[in-house]
Amino acid sequence: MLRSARFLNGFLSGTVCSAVAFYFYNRADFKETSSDGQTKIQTKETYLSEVVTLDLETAKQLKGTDILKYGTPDRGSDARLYYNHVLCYDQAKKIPVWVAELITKSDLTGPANRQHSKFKMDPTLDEFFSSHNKDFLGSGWSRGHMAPAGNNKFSQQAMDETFYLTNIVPQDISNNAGFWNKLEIYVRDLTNRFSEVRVISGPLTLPTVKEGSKQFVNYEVIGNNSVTVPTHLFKVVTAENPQQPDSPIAVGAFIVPNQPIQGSAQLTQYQVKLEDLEKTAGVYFLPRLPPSKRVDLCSVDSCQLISQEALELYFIGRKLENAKTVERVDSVWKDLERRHLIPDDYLIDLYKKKRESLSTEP
DNA sequence: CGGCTTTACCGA
DNA sequence: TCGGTAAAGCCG
Repeated sequence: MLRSARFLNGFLSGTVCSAVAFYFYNRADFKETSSDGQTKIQTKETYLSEVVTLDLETAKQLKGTDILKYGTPDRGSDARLYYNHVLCYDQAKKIPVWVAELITKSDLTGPANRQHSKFKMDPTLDEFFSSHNKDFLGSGWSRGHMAPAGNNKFSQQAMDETFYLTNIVPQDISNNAGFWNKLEIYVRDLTNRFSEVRVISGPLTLPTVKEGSKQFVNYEVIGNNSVTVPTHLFKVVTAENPQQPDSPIAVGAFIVPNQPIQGSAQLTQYQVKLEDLEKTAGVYFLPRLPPSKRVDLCSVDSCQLISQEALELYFIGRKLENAKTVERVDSVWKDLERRHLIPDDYLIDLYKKKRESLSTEP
């Protein structure tokens, strides 16, 4: 449904007010299931009914003047829809607020190839508020996907859309290729044990500088468009098997510093309580999922990232597959030996076959 | 898988 | 000759 409904962008932005009321209503709804008292619920519902009826027309009549004569100040759509992701974009910071995906196993295989994709401005975003490729080039920061290209192997169009700069944040390149890459691989691997995996990813600018008891937010901006360099990145992961009735929803929240991270680091080091992330991000990430239905992801699954050695062996496998000369194959293999990596039988076989085909073919 | 840099090429 | 794009090559 969402995947072919890009035209709904305009529709959504036109109904933001009712969407807000809708979320309020649902939050009040499951407060009921928590330990909150009845009085508080009534108060919230009373407040809600006022919010719902106070539309712009009513407000205009009460006030007698048209405050918003020249339009409602526009900070952009709450949800921009693409073939395989949904995002909220921050027109001030020039990076997304959050990017949501649903990943199933079938998404992870197919003909799409990132070599055919290019980073470019989102054609559905006003260029006035967009980051540009020039802002990143030479800045020292890489262009990091929030919705990863690798989650869209099933469709070149879906993959191409993840290269829109609305989905990109300035990211430390070592973090991007290393720890963050491992996290993305782990999330993909969840589809082997859960039929539906949902991920919400995004940037944070957290207070880092302290003088005495005072806290300050301090972050770099790059390029002519002053694109925000986030201090941290977050992921909220939900994993479930909805075909099993009444099965719990596994939920994990993680905050990762936007800097190089040691190869031996564990994912659980960066796990946080979802509520803590929500408070600092200013976002309810799962407003329709009652806390009573949640279980800790890292309690029902391993949250074990692949090892640094396994990751580097994987890189070497990809390089061997892409090699176009015998010299390149030998160079890659020599690098493996120099780093004392232990190839498995598959990799050894790949090396032999690749070397043979390249030395006889041309 | 995640990226960047270099080279080749082309039209103004 | 410059600036932009595409393809190839490289690295973690």
